[in-house]
Amino acid sequence: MKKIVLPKKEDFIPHLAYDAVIFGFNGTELKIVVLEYQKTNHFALPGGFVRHNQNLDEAVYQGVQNRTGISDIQLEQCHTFGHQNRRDIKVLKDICEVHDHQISDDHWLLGRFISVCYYALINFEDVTLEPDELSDSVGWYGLDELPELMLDHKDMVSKALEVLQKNIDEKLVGMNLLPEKFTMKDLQNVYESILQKKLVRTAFQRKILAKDILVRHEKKYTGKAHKAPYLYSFKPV
Amino acid sequence: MKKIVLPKKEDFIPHLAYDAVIFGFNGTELKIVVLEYQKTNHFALPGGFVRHNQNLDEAVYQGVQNRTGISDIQLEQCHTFGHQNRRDIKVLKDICEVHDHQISDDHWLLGRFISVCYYALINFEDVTLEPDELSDSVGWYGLDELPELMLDHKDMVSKALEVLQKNIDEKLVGMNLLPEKFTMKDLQNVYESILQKKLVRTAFQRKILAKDILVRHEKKYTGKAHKAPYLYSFKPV
DNA sequence: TTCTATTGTATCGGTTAGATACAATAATAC
DNA sequence: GTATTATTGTATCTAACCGATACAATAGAA
Repeated sequence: MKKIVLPKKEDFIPHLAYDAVIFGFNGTELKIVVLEYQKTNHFALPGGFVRHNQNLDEAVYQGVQNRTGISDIQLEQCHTFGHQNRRDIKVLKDICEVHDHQISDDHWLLGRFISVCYYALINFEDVTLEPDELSDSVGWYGLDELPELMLDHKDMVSKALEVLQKNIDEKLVGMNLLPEKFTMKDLQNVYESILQKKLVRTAFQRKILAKDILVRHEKKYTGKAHKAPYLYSFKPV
Repeated sequence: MKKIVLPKKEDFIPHLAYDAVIFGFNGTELKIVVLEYQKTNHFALPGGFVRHNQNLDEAVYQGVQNRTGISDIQLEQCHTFGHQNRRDIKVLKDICEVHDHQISDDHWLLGRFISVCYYALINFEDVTLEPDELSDSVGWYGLDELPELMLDHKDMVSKALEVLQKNIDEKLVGMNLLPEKFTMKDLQNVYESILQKKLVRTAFQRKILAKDILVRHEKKYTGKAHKAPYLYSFKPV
C-alpha cells in the first residue's frame, strides 16, 4: 500500500475537527455519505481538520470536497461535540498502520478532538463519489442500514436529522434533493423520508401548492395504467 | 492592581473558547449578562477556555459560574463561530496590561480562537452577579442598550436570540425567567420581549391556557383600580 | 369498451388565531 | 354608597389550515 502523508500537526488547529452529514435522496430513500477506511472495517462520516489559515466554514467545504468529490454544496452547522472521550486510539492506530505509519500513543491524531458537525442536502444523481487516498470506499447508506460508525458519528447523524426535520418547512428541502423536474409524489417522498412518517397525500399537495413555490410543467407519462402526474420545478428566486 | 495569574497554555485546549449569552428578565425587559474588563472599557460576553480534562459542556457550566457567580442553570449550545479573524490583539493586550502582564504578539491568548456559543435563561431576581478578578463589573444590559462588544459577540447575541425565538413554543421559557408565581401579563411580557413584537392578549391567554401547563392560584391585588389578575405557576412535571 | 390505479381537486368537520365584544372586577373619585 | 376607570377573563365571529372523505379525470391494460 502506498504510504500516504499524514496531516502535519503544525498546519492544523489542534484538537479541533469537523464532520459532515451529507444527505442525498435516491428517489425512494434518504441516504448519507459514509467513508470506509481502507482495510480496517472502520466507517466514518467525512471529516477532517481546520488549518490555521482557514475559516471553519471553508475548511468544511473544502474538506468535504477533497474527501468525497462533492463540491458546490451548502453546508449548515448543526452542533459541536465536545465530550472528553471523543477519541478512539485503537481505530486511529488501525487506520494509520494500514498506511504503514506507526504512531505513538501521544501522537496528536490520537488526542481528544472537539468536532463541529455540519450537514448538507445534495442531489444524489449529480454526484460521483470519489474516495480520497485514506478511504477504501465512499458510499451512500440508508439511515436504517448504517454500518457502525466511529466515535459519536451516529449521534451526529441523529442530530443532523433532527435539525433537518425542524427546518423542513422553512428550507425548500426538495430544491437540493430532487432533479430539476419532479412530481408531487417525488416531493412527498422526500418529506416522508426526512420526517420518517407518512403524510396525507391531499393535504400535502394542498399545502405545497399554497406555498406558491412551484411551477407546473407538462405531464409525466410513466407507462403505468393511471392518470399521469404533472411535473413541477421550483420557482426561480 | 493585584497581578492576576493568566490562564496557563498547557492546561487548555488551544484556539478553543466558549462564550455564553445569558438571558434574564427583569419584569419588563429581556436583558443579558455582559462583563466589563477592568479599566479597559472593553465589554464581552462571559466566556473562557476548555481544559484538557473537561467536557465542553462542563467547561461552559463551570466557567459561567466562575465568571459571573451564576450556577445551576441550563445552558444550550447555539452556534460555533470559527472565522479566521476572530482575534483582537489590541483588546487582549489592553486587558492583560491592566493586570501588569506584558505579553508578546505570539502569546497564545492573542491567537485565533474558535468559540462555541451557548445560551441560557435565568431568573433575574435569583442572581447576584459576582465579577471575577478579570472583570471590573458584570451587569445586565437590555438588548437595545448593549455596549459595543468584543469581537463577534454581538453576532452571538443575535444568534442566541434567533434560536430562542425559534424554540419559544417548545421550551417553557417562562419557567426560567419568571418567579414562582406570575400573572398572565408577566408571561406575555416575556414572550413579547423574546419575540420582539406585540401579541394579541386574548389569543395569547387562550393559547397558553390550552397548553395545560399552568396552575391557577389566588388573585394578585396590586392596588390598581381594576380587576385583579390571577397568579399562575407552572405545573410540576 | 371495461377495468384499475393514481392524480387533482372539492368539500365537510375540527382546531387554531386574530378581531371584537362584553361582563366582572378593584380601587378611585365623587 | 354610587359612578368611573382600567384591566382581566371569557365568549363569539371569521378566516386559515389540516385530516378525512368523496369523486371526477385520466393512462394504460385487459
